[in-house]
Amino acid sequence: MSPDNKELKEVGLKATHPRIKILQVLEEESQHHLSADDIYRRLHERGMDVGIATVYRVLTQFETAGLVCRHSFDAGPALYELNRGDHHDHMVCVDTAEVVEFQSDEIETIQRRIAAEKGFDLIGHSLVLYVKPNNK
Amino acid sequence: MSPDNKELKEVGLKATHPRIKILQVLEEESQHHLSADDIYRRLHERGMDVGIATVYRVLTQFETAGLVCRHSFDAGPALYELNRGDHHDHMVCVDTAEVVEFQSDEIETIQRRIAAEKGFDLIGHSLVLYVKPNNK
DNA sequence: CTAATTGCAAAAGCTTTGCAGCGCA
DNA sequence: TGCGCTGCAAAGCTTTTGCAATTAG
Repeated sequence: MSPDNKELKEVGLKATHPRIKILQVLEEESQHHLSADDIYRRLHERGMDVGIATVYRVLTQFETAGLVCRHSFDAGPALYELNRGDHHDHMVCVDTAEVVEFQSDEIETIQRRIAAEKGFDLIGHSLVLYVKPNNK
Repeated sequence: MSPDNKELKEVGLKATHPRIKILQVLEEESQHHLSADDIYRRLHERGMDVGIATVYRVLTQFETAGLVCRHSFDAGPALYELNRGDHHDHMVCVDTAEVVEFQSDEIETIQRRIAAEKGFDLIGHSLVLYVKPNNK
């Protein structure tokens, strides 16, 4: 059994053709952050005629199962990326739309403290930095 | 001339009825964070039959003029609030949808440093904490 | 075999746009 | 008066949903 099949079974999803292929696209793309439509078009380029509704449904299931992370960067479509277990945030270049990942324990700690100060427990967060190439 | 008229003129917008009323709703609402549709409904409650298209157009103009800030909290409609000149971020309670504002120079400083480390200048950011009431 | 999954098409939710008429400066 | 602004309706874009047909285990 292929590793993808196994991954799907482990989270309780049938190893169907569309699900396996969507997982492959997410694994193989050098561009880690893909919209549902990006994935839909990649599949069709490869001769897989999967419906866009299926792409959305599968991505939602994958997110619930913890296989992918979904991000809403401002307006526009949501972007999905494989969950590699390493939590990170993103900076988006306003010129090129390039997405760079980063990680900061420092910020996470401060967030938890701020939430506590207001009487809350931190469940999660969404942090996006909008940046421009540093031209020096 | 009313203060609202003045505010509008100062940013180069004609002091029209819809614009004045939308500004008033934003000023008077104790709930600072309103969607275009929230504002639309508040206006109609007050007998002002402004079109929803106008609400969107005016809010976009207000944002461009720096009069309001627009936030995309995850999915759902964008929320607008009056720009009182004090930059702040938000935490949203996942139980009650309550929105609490907070400010952290510490986080801003770290953000600038992280952007610089990756070769970028920080232009802006979006930070939302998702929280739950701290039940102790 | 049978419950889960899929594709299609239609609809939903938010936002923008074209256009003819109205209103502020 | 003239250009900007407005309301309406239609369209755009992303995402969800109903349903009959298909498929995995």
